[in-house]
Amino acid sequence: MPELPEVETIRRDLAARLTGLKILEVTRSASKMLRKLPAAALRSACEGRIFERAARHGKLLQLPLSGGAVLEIHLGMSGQLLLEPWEAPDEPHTHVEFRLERGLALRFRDPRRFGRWALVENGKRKGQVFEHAGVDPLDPAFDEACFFAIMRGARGELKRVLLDQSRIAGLGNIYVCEALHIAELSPYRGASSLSGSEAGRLFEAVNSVLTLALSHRGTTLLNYRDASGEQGGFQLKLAVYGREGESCPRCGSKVKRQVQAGRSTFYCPKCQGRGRKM
DNA sequence: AACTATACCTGCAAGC
DNA sequence: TGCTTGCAGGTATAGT
Repeated sequence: MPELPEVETIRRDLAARLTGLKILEVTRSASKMLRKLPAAALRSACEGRIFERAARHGKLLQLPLSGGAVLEIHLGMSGQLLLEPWEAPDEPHTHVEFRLERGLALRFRDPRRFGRWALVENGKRKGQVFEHAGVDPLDPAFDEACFFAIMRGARGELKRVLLDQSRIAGLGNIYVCEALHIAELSPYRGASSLSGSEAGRLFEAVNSVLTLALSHRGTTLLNYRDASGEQGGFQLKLAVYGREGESCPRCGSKVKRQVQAGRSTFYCPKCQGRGRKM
């Protein structure tokens, strides 16, 4: 599932390989994926335009085009944004396809169809409205003081506060579970109950897990691929996520899975014991 | 107001 | 074997 490290990996790929390329033709644009973004609007905004750069905020990719329009793409659960030769086999679930210069095509595949596209033109957004107002962890503004202030001001359990995209944009279930394990904090601890040193530990854990995952080009559990179709490597380093019943790499206790706020939380009850609910 | 449940989707895996 | 069932999860929205 694409979270910050996966989306950032794709962004870097696209920044290197897509920038400067002209869109010749929009050859596919499934209305199911585009929602309130009419296919005709996408076509007229994109055809003949050039990809100027690749940006990202949280899990949202932003692709500014010449002329001022910006494409916004959220990969959802299983979205892939692939830059491949025009002749590459037409895999199932390819919902959007741009034919580009140099024999390349930008293709959007998404089996589960949770991905969303939007187009921002003249300050108006057509398509899905994304709520990614939180600070991006790779932004220099995201420092320890900023993190501590967010935790202090948040009601609720650590797990759900860290997942809240309106506070911090980019963390998903995998990296939140991993960061809490690194910091040896219970997912059930109240965010505002953290001491300064605990918040500092968690801040470092969030940064280190994101940096390490990024260096492995993300985590591939099932669907994630980079813009070249390659898998990530960080799944081999996961300590708790998806490892229910296996032993904690730090203390050897059995990793536990519990449903919290509607989704699976993986944690080590021994290392991360303090703070309710075992 | 703030928390919870559900809808959206498909592929996969487990169970019968 | 082949079917059914349940589960995975990011986010918006409906419900409590």
